[in-house]
Parts: sequence; structure tokens; C-alpha cells
Amino acid sequence: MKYWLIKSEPDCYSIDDLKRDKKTAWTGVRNYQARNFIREMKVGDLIIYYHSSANPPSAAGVAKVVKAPYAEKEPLWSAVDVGFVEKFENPLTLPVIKINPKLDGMMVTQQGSRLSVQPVSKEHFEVIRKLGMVVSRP
DNA sequence: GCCAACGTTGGC
DNA sequence: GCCAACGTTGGC
Repeated sequence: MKYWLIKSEPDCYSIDDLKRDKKTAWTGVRNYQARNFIREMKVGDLIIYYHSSANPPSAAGVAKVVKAPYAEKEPLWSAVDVGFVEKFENPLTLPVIKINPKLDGMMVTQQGSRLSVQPVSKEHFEVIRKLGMVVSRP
């Protein structure tokens, strides 16, 4: 079981869109490194759903792989289907992710990391999920 | 909208 | 195989 992070611009396709659609085909990845990660995905792998180019950018929820990688454009590119798991009550914004020492070393916080599909450690995944589900009260 | 940091392309 | 030019990503 592996853990991943995928980026999407919410204006384009947000966690709410995924919630509504239940699942979607994750196509259009045109970066070799990201493609190689897609090819490593297995059904059941969990995914941090990250909103990029947003105000602020944030980890917005959790998705999962629901269909194994398949060729999108033979033989070059690959895709998977991802399904909705949960939307965070308390999305973790990028500054918050950066500040948390438990989340040190995540690819998404590294400067210039433009990879739209990234591996995430189990520890990092669980910290983000836990914090995301917590509803902060005054 | 700006721009820095990347990845990719293409001439040589 | 180098590297300049170009296009894209994504934080701010």
C-alpha cells in the first residue's frame, strides 16, 4: 500500500467536483516522472488531493486509486481512475504544511517542485489526514 | 498578473 | 551532448 499526492487546480477540478462525480479518470499527465509514479499506483492506494494555484494552496481531501494504471495515449502516457474518499473539514494550507515539523521533507513543500503526482510517506499521509479531519473550534 | 524555477525542444 | 530559447507550473 502506497501513498501519493496529486495536484489539481480547484478552478479546473476540485475536491468538490470529485465528491460530486464519485470518481474521475486522472488523465493529462505529461511529465515523465509523474507518469512513472502513476504507473506504480495500485488499486486501494490513498491519495492526498492537493489544490494548487489556489488562495491559499491546500491539502483539500483524500482520494484513492480505484482503477489500475492504463495506457492513455499508447504507448507513452498513463492514467488511473481516482475515487472520492473524503473532503477535509479543515484543509491544510501550504504555509501550515511548511511550518509543521512532522511534515518536513515533503516534496510539495520543496521549492520549485512542480511534480503533479508525488509519492508521500505513510507518516506524512497520516499526519495530514489527521489534521485535515480535525475541526478547529474557537 | 508577475516571475522564478523547472522541463522540454531543437540547433549546432 | 551541450545549451539557449521557449513553454509551463505554481506560489505569491
